[in-house]
Amino acid sequence: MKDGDDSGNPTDENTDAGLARLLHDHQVNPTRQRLAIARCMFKHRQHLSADSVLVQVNLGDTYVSKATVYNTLKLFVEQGMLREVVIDSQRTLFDSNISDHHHILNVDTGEIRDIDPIQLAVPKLRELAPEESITSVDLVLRVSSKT
Amino acid sequence: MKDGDDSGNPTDENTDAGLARLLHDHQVNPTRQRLAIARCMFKHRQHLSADSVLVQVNLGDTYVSKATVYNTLKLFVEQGMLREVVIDSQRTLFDSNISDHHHILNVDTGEIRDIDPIQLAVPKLRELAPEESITSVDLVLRVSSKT
DNA sequence: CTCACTGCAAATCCTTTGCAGCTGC
DNA sequence: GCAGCTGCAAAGGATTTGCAGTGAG
Repeated sequence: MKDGDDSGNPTDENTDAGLARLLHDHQVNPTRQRLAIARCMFKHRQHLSADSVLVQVNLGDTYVSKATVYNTLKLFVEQGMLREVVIDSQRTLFDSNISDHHHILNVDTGEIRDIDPIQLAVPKLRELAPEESITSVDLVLRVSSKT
Repeated sequence: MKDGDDSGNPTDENTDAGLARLLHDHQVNPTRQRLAIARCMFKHRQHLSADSVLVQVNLGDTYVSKATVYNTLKLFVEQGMLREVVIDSQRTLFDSNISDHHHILNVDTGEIRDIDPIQLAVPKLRELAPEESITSVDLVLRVSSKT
């Protein structure tokens, strides 16, 4: 692992060289299409659907097919560069923030925001079997801004 | 499998009359197909996928098409009789337990269990805007039973 | 008889697979 | 020249839509 911070420092992630390094660090070959997708995902610090990524990427000068967008996003998730966030049955988003955190969905605006990890009283859960260990905690807080 | 009496409390939800009343209470016309689907959802296991419901229902004597299963489950959710639980991007389940609770997914066995509502430090969330109120909290705890 | 509602076949949309082309050795 | 990897067209599967059938008034 390099000492160049690859998750918090946007300066070098916005250069192609930085992105190439990021891909390399995660054992992903930096091809043209993958760089274009990475550029899209890590430039806008956002939650994007596969389809949004497709549109965004193809605004640029590198054509990427729908299938490649899906396969690449999936690959990035497997390699720990992205996190897949299932908001509801209609929406699966990809989150460039892989640190431990949760999400707020405003059901009126559709906006999604990050929230800090919540301290759950998890160890006290009697529903957890003794041999079971927690792998991840997926939490979506649905809020309304209607009065 | 025998289904004459349910081991615990013989509520009237297990009779067709009870189911019809339940549907009626939620402004849903108790048609043959809807009753068959309700019977399946409220008598059998708690968490079922749309496809499982299709299979279960068609073991009985009322044929119901795939589309009707989907439409009916969606209707039940809209009318507050069922809750839709998105486990991950591959799995959407319908839960006949509509009380406030969360879910544990054992990633090794695929088993899903209910857990009691967790006391979240939600009021303290600074990420919540003043005018926003919490609609629901969707929490899936992913656990592994590997040692 | 008419109208509104119901249920389903077909269409649609999202995602994955299988393979042709390319790259480096 | 060959082996393995990439990217995409086409296939596959889940969900929704539009309309024919049905029953109540």
